[in-house]
Amino acid sequence: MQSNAGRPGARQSGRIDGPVVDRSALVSRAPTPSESGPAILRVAVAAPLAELFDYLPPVSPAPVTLTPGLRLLVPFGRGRRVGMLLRIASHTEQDPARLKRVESVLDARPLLSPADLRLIEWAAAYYRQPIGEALFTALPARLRDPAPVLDERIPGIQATPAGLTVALDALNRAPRQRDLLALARAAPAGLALADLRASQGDCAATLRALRAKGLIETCHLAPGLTPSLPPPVSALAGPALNADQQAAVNAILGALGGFRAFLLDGVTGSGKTEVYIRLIEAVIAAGGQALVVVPEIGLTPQLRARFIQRLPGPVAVLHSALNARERERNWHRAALGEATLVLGTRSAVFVPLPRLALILVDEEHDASLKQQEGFRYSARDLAVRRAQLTGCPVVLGSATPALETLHNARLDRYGWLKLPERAGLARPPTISLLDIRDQPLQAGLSSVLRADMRTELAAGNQVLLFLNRRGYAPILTCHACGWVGGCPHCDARLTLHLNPRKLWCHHCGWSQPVPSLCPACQGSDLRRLGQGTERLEDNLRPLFPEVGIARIDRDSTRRKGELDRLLGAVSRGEIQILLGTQMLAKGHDFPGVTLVGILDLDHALYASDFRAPERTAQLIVQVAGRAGRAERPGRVVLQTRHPEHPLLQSLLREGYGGFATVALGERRDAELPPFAHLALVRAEAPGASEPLAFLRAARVLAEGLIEAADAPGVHLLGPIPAPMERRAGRYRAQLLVQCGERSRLQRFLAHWSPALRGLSRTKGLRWSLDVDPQEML
DNA sequence: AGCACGCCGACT
DNA sequence: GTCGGCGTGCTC
Repeated sequence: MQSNAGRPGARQSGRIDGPVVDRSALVSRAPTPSESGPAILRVAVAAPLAELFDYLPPVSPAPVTLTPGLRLLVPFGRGRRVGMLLRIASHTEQDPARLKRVESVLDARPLLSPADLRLIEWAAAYYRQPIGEALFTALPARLRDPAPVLDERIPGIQATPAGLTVALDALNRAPRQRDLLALARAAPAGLALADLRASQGDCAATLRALRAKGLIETCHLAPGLTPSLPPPVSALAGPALNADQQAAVNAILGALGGFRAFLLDGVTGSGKTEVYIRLIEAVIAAGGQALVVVPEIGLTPQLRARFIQRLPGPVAVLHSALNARERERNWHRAALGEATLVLGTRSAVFVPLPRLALILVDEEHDASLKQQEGFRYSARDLAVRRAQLTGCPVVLGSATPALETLHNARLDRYGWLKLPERAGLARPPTISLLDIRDQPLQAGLSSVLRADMRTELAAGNQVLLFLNRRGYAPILTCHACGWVGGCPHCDARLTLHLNPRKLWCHHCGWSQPVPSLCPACQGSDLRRLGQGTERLEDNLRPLFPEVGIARIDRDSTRRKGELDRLLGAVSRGEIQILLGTQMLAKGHDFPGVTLVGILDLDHALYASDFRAPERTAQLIVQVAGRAGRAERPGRVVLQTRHPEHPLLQSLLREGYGGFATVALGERRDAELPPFAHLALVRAEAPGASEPLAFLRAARVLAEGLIEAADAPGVHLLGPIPAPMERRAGRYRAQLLVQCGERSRLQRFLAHWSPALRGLSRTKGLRWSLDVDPQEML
């Protein structure tokens, strides 16, 4: 057999790359008890396979005790793969003669603790994901290859003997050098450079000067030994907490040391972040670690800045924009107990934390906490599960909690901590409906809204206009023959964009030049119907010629730094009218804005997804929350042709809580989450009939299994074509599974999902199973 | 997922 | 006559 039959994608790094042992030698060589004992190593292999694979221990004496959580290099098929040791057993179900031997142990110590493994195994089972895939999506990507972990030594500085004895006063002319030397002297084991940078800012020049004088030297710190630094020099004193904030802090601190879930239900501006900071301070002071999960790190720059500014310990940030090395470095700092705070997106929920004492999930309602492909887990739900397994509190924070979370709070499963007041004296924005039926519109604005805008602008205030539609016009049509620009690959219209000028499909990314004549009849009267943000901006300029206008959407902020530039111009008051899509609803505050106009959400009121009303209400409240900070109250005007719509009425009269009551009532009647639990099988193929045929077979399979799985009450709905049947050239369909009881649904899925894998598939057909789906598209 | 083995069309 | 299509099955 050829000896270097490594898998092509696997990097062959010298240290671990031995020749593949001849297979016949492996098979013929019976393990003797003295060299391997009875031990069978049960290994999760980095492949989409649900089962564990059994191996014999490596021939050479293992450099470490074989412990679950170690990565192993194992012969697999005719190549070799990275796997993770999960269990050590004394028996195997396999023919013992077929067992192969582990080639090598890749790590000096387990990368994941038994508790970490338990969470990942639980998640793999719950979301029906092969264990190997789940494990290796939880690890930094580089560790999927047989690469050794990065050098764990931490670069730092240390005072030299001269530095320890010199009189500090001698440096009074160089106060920064003096202060840094004092810090170094206080830490005889050394200071990590990363911590120094985080707490003192950029001090490279000062360190160079100290090193030139022979007072400090560089060194390496062993993990686990870096002392925490005093609070940063720039630390701001925290503002005093109001009574609600204090009560929330007290309730959560009182729960430390055991599992309890809390909903921190705080309107925008009520000071949730300050509550988070106080909690983390307390956890760090007690020697623990805190984990904060956020939807998208790019949207929470303020949160991150405030954490780093206020909290002493090293903060490890984890998100997709980091390069692989930084990511792994931060992951190790968390895993080794170095970082006292981890702030990250979805996958951070799996990061090992030996002293984990508190988990926070900010914007817990946000759909991006649920991974939408591959391993479709909910970081929020796993955070709760992890807190349960760890025995620590978890706090779900939002101004617009998910209905599932509110339901849990109402049932008293979660502690419900309310922060109804805005910090300071600011009042919440008032929302009013503006009936635009039969109203003449200019630039999509009714005369009432235009007058309101003029009043605010004249008073020196800023105005925000929200229009959730990018581009110039959503439809280009021929007035003569009725041709409409459609996407050749999707069941969708092409959106007209003028900058850059093209017809663009927002669903698959396809684009084409804008025709000057009708492609169907060669007519010249092509008309642009409807209004997107580009057109709104164009139409506003003549209406408000003296006024600075900025558009914020994915197109206008594509260039790096452009978003920050626009936001800077807004905060400096150079912009008076700010318009854009839902990018405006997330993360950024506009204290100078006193009027928010919501131009057209009517289409969302009648969307097919059962979560559309919830998402719409959240969007409205989140947009409203951007306005009217400080002493100037904000006002929200919502233009609509459906002023009587129950969603709008309940939101208007009783706020988000009132809306939630109505919406939960509807969910109960319709037997939808949180009153029932769902799983969705999606299938897609180049032809329209194949996905439906596959799902019909899946349904037949399911009907036969419901009894075998002892899962009465599991209902199947469909298959039906997806709401947009054709997308990116593929036809899509779905089959919904519904059950009133989560454990029954799970029992059913445990039988069904392995059986689904055995169904025959036509060529080009892809399918996936989504447990607790968020989007029904 | 890879990567083999295995049985039917157009080619050096 | 072969090279090669992707259907099917296996990986301890």
